[in-house]
Order: sequence, then C-alpha cells, then structure tokens
Amino acid sequence: MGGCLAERLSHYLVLTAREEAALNALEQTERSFRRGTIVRHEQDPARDLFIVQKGWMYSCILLGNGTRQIICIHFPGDLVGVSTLAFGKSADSLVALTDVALCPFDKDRLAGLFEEQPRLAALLFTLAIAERETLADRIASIGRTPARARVGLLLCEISARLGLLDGADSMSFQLPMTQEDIGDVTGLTAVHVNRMMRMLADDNLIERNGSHVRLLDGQRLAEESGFNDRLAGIDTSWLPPSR
Amino acid sequence: MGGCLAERLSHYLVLTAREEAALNALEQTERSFRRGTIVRHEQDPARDLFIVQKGWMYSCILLGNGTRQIICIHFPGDLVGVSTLAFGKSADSLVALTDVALCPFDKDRLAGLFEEQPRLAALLFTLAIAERETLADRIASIGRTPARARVGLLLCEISARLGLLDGADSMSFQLPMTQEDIGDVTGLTAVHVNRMMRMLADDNLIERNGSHVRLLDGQRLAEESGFNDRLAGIDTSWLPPSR
DNA sequence: CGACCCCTTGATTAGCCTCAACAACCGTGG
DNA sequence: CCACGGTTGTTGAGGCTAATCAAGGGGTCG
Repeated sequence: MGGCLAERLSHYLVLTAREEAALNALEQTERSFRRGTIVRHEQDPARDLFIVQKGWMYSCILLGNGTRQIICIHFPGDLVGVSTLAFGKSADSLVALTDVALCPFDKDRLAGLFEEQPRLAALLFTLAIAERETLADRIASIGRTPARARVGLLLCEISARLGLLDGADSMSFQLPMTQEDIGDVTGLTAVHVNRMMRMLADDNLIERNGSHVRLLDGQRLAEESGFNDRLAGIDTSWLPPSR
Repeated sequence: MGGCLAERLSHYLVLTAREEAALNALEQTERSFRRGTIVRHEQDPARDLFIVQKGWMYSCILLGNGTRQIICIHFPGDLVGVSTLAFGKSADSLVALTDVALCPFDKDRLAGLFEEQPRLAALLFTLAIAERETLADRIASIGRTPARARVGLLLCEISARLGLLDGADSMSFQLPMTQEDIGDVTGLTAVHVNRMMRMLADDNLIERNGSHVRLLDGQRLAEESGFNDRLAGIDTSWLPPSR
C-alpha cells in the first residue's frame, strides 16, 4: 500500500524526503471496492478525496433525460473525487471499472499540504490544469469530430495513460469497459461504438480479442483522431523551491 | 486598472490586506486589445498569464479538419491563459470577443504566491476545480443532450457568470458572439444555432433584439437545459489560514 | 441449465449538416 | 454623407451521420 501519488509526482520532480513523507501521509488507510461498485454517488455530501492505488475507475454525470456522460477515466496514482474540495458535495459519481483499492483522506489534509509544501501544491495545480486540457480536447472531439475519431481518441488517451504506469505495454491492453461505457465517454450509442471499432479493426488500426485491444498503428490512429499527448510536455520549471 | 482578481476572490473569502496586496501586484501592467484580436495563438511559446480587466474573451482549439472548438468564455476577473503554466506553450488560442483590457504577468509570480499565500493558492486551486466541473457539464451537454438544450445551457452559463459581476442585470445582456461562435461552443453549425434560438424565442423562453438577449424564464430554461450553477456553491471551509 | 449481460448485425428513422439564396447590418473609404 | 463590400442573420431543400428499433449469438454466473 501507499506511495502511488509520490510515484506519479516523481515523474515530474525529484521529490525531497520530506515531500515524499508528506505525500505518503495521505495514503495511510486503504479501502477496496469490487468491480462495478459506485464508490460515491453524485450529490453525496462528502469531505474526502481518494488516491487510486490499483484498478480503473471512472467519474460520470447523470443527466435529467436518463442518460449518462462519463467525464474521465482514472488510473493508479490519480487523485479522484476532487469536486468535494470545491463544493460541499460530490459533483460526479465515482464508479469502479475493475476491482480497485483506494486511499481516502480528508480535504483538511490538503490544506496542510498547501501550507507546508508549496512546491507540491503548485505541482498539483499544474497537473489539474493539464487534466483540464485533456477535458478540453475531449470537448473538441465530441463537438467537432466524427464518431470514428472520437473512439480513436479515447483509445489513444488510454494508451498514453497506461504508458505512465511502469511495466505496462501501452500498445496492448485489457480494456475493462463495455461498448456502452465507451459510448458514454464519447457521446455515442453502444451500437455505433461497435461499428466504429469494427471499422478501425477492418482498417488495421487496432486488433481486438475479446476485451483485449492492441493498437497496430498508434501513430496513424493519433493523427486521424487529433490526439495530443498533454501529459508528455509538462513544464515544472516555474515551481517554487521545495521546503 | 487593477483589483479585478482581488474583487473576484473576495466573493469567496474576506481577504487580508497582505493578500490583497499580493493579488494586486499581479495587475500592474495593462494591455488593451481590439475586438477580434487573437491575443495568443495555439502553440505559441509563452510564459505569462492574463487577468481579464474588462471585456469578454474566449479560448479555443483548432482541429485538424479545419474546424474550431470554443472551450471557454472569459469575463472580467478571470485568470486566462493558464495552460502556459502546465506546458511551455499555449494549448489554446485566446481571442477577444469585445475590446478587452488584460493584465499580463509572468508565471514566476504565481510561484511566489504559492510560497507566501497558501490560502490564496488553495482558493485558486478550488476555483480551477470548479471550472473543471463546468467543463464536465459542457461535455455532458454536447455529448448527451439535443441542440436546443446545448444552446440553452450556454445562455444559462453566461447569465450566471454575468451575475457575479456587480451592476450587471444577468437576465438581460448584450451578447457579443456570432451564431457561428455559439455553434463553436456547442458543437453545432451556425445555421442550426439560428433555428434553435428562434425556437427558444417562439416558446417565450428568451427574447432577442439584435445582439441583445433577455432570458424570459431563466428557471425553466435552466431546467430543460440541465444547468447547474457550480459557482454558487463554492466551499472554502477547508482552506488553510491566511498569512 | 437458465437468466442475464454484452456483442454483433440489419433495417429504418431522425436530428443535424450542407448547400444555397437573400436580407439586414456594419465598418470603411470615398 | 453616401456607396460599397463583407460579415452576419434568416430561411428553405435535401443529404448524411448517428440514433433507434429489433433480433440473434456467445459468454458468464448463479
């Protein structure tokens, strides 16, 4: 257990011992949830956030017309449920795509981090902005590109995210999402997702085996989907000195 | 000149004199731009961010297929161009919708803020998260609601944002956007935006006079568009103490 | 073994886009 | 001040993308 957030952040900075300790202090308790569990419902009053230790999750919004929009897919090392910081309650639902292990911590702990570790606070701010850009990219994808590119972009994003996890072959992975899930990310129906994935497979851009996916030509897929790897070019040069 | 950011933040906190001084230090130079000016192009290398003093702006992404997606509309008091923080370059273009006045400042200044004013840093983080939620709402709008609701949501958002500016009648305002602009926000064509606005007017939800818009039944418009006023319920109780 | 979920494919429908034409408006320069 | 060109708003007709409806197959779990 523990150390997931520190490991993630150490991709961007060389952490001091004190910084690492401050981060690890957030990961002292761990809770596990089964695949499919709704860890937190939209509108639930809550004070805590989670650091994902293991497994995949997603956050989603329920619409008045009975539909659902998945906003973001989360991987180990991610900080999730941050909307409880800004509001008294959760703005989105958190759902486990696979069996997951999470470290919850109260938002007061984050206040301490802002006071004592300004460099880490600034880094978290930076990463929040980078995540905001990937949301912007998804808006552009859903608003202005055809179905095939939307599905392609999602696959590129997942691949890039997996690339940050050590040991993972980011070009070939188990995809624990149903086609309905993929539709709820990309603003499509499950039926149309099915046709687009078949089309991508027919064009030798991807290969499917059950729920396993392999990107056969990640380069071309990224180009035709308009994918930018935002996480690749993070700039940490402006951060304040560590304490 | 000056004080716009402090005034915005004072909606959420009672600022100390030192905090206010720290914020005002960011607004010492001011630059003006004409309506229609592209203040910053996507991919431009840059080190500075802007605080909007006066006027409306938007940030947008250019797609490979020649189209454009407007991500966010900005009002006085907004911090814009933050993507230069996370990347060496601008991830989106910044365009002036009206004549605008902006206060640029280097991102190093923000590092100082994180060191010396942890409470303000945490508040900026909180507001960034709230803004992230409004992006999530837009994703849901574009991905899962019909054209009429997408246009309605945009009008609700603009109205709510104007409500934060003092002196503004948020139910009735001059809208300095073309229908093509509105389409580029909502993922529609200008032609279809036109039809939806006509439909909203025919149903007595809005009233139009040239570029002036009045929301006749903001309540009903918000309901049918799935609008949540995220900026209304900001929680600042967790912030660290001021210095 | 049965029930359920998920994937797959076909047929039809609907919402939005494209193309087109014209009117109204605006800023510009003479 | 007016004439002009370009931009924006408006409306109609037709086409295409993706949704909807429907049915069958495979896999998994109880």
